Amino acid sequence: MSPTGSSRWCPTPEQLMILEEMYRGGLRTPNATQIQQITAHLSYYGKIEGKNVFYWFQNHKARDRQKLRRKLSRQLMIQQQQQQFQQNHFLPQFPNCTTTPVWFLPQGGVEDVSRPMVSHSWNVDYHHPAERCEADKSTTRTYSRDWMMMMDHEGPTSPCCNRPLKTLELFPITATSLKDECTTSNHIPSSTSTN
Amino acid sequence: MSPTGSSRWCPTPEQLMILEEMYRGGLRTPNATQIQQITAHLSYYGKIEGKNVFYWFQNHKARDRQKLRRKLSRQLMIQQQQQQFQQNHFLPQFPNCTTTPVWFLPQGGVEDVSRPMVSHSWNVDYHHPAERCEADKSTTRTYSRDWMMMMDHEGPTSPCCNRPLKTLELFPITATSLKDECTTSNHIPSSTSTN
DNA sequence: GCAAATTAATGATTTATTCAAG
DNA sequence: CTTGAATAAATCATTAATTTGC
Repeated sequence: MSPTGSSRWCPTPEQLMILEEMYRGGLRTPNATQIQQITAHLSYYGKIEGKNVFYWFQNHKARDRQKLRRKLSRQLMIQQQQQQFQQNHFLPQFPNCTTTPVWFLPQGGVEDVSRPMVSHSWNVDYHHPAERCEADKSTTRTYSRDWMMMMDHEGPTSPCCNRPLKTLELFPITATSLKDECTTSNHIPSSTSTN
Repeated sequence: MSPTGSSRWCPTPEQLMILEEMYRGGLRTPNATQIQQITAHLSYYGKIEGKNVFYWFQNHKARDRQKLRRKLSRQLMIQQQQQQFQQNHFLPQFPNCTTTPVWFLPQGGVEDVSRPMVSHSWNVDYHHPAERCEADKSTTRTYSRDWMMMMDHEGPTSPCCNRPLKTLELFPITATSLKDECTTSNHIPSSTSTN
């Protein structure tokens, strides 16, 4: 809407290059600190926010996986077709095979390409998926405890609603029952109270 | 690990009550501003962060849907069984019905319970899913442009690493190819270049 | 009664899917 | 068609209920 800033982030070539380099280097899910640092660094090359970095890694990882999946499934298709061809070629007598095999794409397991750690000195200590199994065995998942919150809920140049977010005096909350469980009870009048 | 603070947020009864009231009132996906306000208000009753509010609504909504889905599917099962019974009762002669109907759970469409807006004065202008179709037709989804970023990447009492997050001087980025697409090229030697 | 063991709820993350801008 | 943005679904992990043997 605002003519000066486009509605979504458009990465500059340098930013993209750096992001891709870091991705190639093995970074997949940067934590908030890393995101901040990356954002700070990339902001030198153009306007950028933390959420852009966050989303970029999310999307890049997802689409990488998806690309891989697609390739693998295509491969599988070809393989299956060849098998089927051979089957039809060798056993052409049994018409009861369904002829429409369901193509199960490999759901998980295509995670890490395992490029063995390119030597760029982005040395914030992120853990590789491989080495994530050792170290502190008790807290396996502490590496991403952190989290994020950010906002730009309107254009940056909206001078209205400039009050400093005081704790409003509302919340009447005249609830009478603390634990009422029948939140969804007005929808299913079925008398089968097996639950 | 740290005995003083448990690793995850444990809502106090008041906090829970307020959250549930707001949920019952129709709030499903608060934006960042709302989350901040809610957090500010709820922090009066105990320790809480924005991400807790965010997660609470996410989870509550999802599990509500899931509960509904489960109820509906059970209902459907019973219904289908009755139908099947009737079919078997009235047409007991045709053995070619498959006898194993696939139970399609209703994937989407069970979104909003459409309680018609309870009158509690939490009047931050959030849009209902119903009225989300009108207003500014061009930007249908602007109502949640905002986003979040927050962090607590270690315990609050860790005095080490207290540097103020300067932009480090690393990022050598000796990338030679800007667009190299062959990130995943070493996996699929298949020769069918249909894409 | 009361801990250890199991199970159910639910807070927190990650992954998949969808929408829309360019 | 690519990809940034956003949401929904699935999953992981921890805390509370509860069961169970004593």
